[in-house]
Amino acid sequence: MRIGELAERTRIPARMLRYYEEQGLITPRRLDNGYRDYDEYLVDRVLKIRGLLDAGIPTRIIGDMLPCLNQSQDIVVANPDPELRELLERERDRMTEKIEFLTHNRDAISRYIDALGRAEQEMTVTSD
DNA sequence: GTTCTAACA
DNA sequence: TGTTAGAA
Repeated sequence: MRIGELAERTRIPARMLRYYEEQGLITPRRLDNGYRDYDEYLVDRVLKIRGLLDAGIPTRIIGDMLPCLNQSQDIVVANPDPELRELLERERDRMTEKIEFLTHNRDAISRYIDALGRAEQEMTVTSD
C-alpha cells in the first residue's frame, strides 16, 4: 500500500511515517515511480513504534528493540552492549513510573465520573 | 489526484 | 509537527 493508506489505517501522518523511515525504523520498498510501498505487516509495526514513542522511548533505542516487537522469545543479540542494557533498564523503570502515574489519574477520573453520575441523578430526583 | 524531497514557520 | 514549493 502507499503512504496515504498506511497513514489512514494507522492514524499517523504521512509526514511522520517518512520521519520513522528516516530514523531507520521502517524500510518500505519503492514502486517504479518512486512512491513508498508498505507491506501489510508494517501497519502493525508502525502502531507498535508509535506506542513506544508515546511511552517516551527515543527512536534510537526503538530501532534496537524492533526484534522484540514481534514477541519472539528467542532474540539473538549480536552485540551485548552493557551501555544499551543500562539504558533500557532506565527506560523500563521510567515506563513503570509512568504506568503508576497513569493508573492513579485514571482512577481519579473514574471517581469523578461516578460523582458526575450521582450529581445527574440528584438533579433528576430533585427536579421531580 | 497522490506522493516525493527539501526547507521553513 | 504542519505546511509548502516544484517536480513526477
